[in-house]
Amino acid sequence: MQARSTKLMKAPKRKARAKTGVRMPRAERREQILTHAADFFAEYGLTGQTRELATACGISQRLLYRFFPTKAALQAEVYARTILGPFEGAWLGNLTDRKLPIKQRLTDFYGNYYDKVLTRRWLRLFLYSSLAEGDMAPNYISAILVQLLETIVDEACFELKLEPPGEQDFKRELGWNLHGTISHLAIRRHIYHGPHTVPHARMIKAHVTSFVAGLPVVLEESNPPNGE
Amino acid sequence: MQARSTKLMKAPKRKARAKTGVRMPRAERREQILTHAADFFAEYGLTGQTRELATACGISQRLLYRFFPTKAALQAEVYARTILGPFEGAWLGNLTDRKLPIKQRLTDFYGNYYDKVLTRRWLRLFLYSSLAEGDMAPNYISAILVQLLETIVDEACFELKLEPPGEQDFKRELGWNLHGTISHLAIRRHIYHGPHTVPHARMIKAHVTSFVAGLPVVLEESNPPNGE
DNA sequence: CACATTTGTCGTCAACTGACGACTTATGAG
DNA sequence: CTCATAAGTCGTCAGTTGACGACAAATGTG
Repeated sequence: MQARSTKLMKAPKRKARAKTGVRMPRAERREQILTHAADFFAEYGLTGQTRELATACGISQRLLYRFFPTKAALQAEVYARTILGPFEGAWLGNLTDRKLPIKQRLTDFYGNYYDKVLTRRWLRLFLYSSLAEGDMAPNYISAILVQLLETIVDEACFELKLEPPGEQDFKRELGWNLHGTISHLAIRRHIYHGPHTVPHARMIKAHVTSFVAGLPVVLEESNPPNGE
Repeated sequence: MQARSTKLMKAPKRKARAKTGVRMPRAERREQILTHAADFFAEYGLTGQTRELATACGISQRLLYRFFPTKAALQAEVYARTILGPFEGAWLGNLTDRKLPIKQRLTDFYGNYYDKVLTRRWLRLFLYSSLAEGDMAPNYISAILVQLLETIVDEACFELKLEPPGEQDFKRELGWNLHGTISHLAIRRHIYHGPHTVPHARMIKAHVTSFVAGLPVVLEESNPPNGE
């Protein structure tokens, strides 16, 4: 089909070039690519093709390689921004502000976490990455999460006048009760495309309530009267 | 590079054939392929290559196409068996056996569910499929899940002498509290490769306890004294 | 033993895909 | 206006990948 044979043809004919769409300063274009790439790979997975990504960006495929040496390098930067980025900053925020009731602190925190972190883009990218490899930078994430989980349990125990579990691992697992439920709420919405009839804010509140109400019972049950 | 030109060459030379490994009856070979394919696609995703799958099976790539017309057809059957299969049968089992305390019923059920359904293979395949498309057969799954969730909440309410929520959607969401936490426990283990220091049986018990203890409080809070 | 049937492999094609050399065009400083 | 430079595209290569025609070897029936 293609005349790619002879190789002698000088081909003096010039094909009409695409009219160089919009010309952009380097930094801005780079930014635009990264933004589109985040959405693109989140939707189609890390195996999504560079040609399709370029089309989504409205540029030629070649131009991608003017900014990133390889596809993997581009994905690494997307990951760093989209996944790692939102985790930084003062996440624990007012979670430790003991002037506020724990239920309100948790509801506020997870309302924010759900909106800012557990987005479609974040979740899908995170899952695609987690599935593809053992890790990409899970240490960083898990370090922050461990901190979060312990804080949650400690703060809840403080308000409830309970002794937090001595076992670190078990304490974290208790935190996962709430964190897992809310993460799964987002997974159902963004990955499984489940119905979303009940507003998530209402369910976050309900899950926080259940967590705080269940904690004393779980602690008592797992920590029999006859001290260890 | 390749001599794909002349097309006249009769090529009378024969290369030594692979010694036809093990010869197997059709049905058995088919079974073997499906088994390996489930693990293979679960590990490497639906974009895993047929050549590598064939190698994993210890057969030639061509042989796959003696049993399945296309890669997609093979994957569809893998999905039907691995994902849909475990959901069939009397799953609700003794969940409705009111002679047993609800906590024991839930602990038994989810202990079994975690071991039989939430396996590495099942979870990874399910996630890869869910991410790849809006659905593959989610209706079937969600129909069963809805049934399960309602049963859980109804049974828990019965034992606690509480009125189940009138809103169907909200009732299901309450069931997701427990179901989501346990699903997420498996996701952490099989997808995120988180540490698994606390035995899952212990955590399932704790989560069931938390759920049952939290339910009355959630119901009361969401259903203000002043009737609707 | 002969041979039809079934099980299995080789080799190849066409489309796909990451990467990149060669080239074109817009922009702005002098 | 001129030209260096940066922004952008075309075309192509080499390796990959789903699919399949042609052929080979094991099996068992008469």
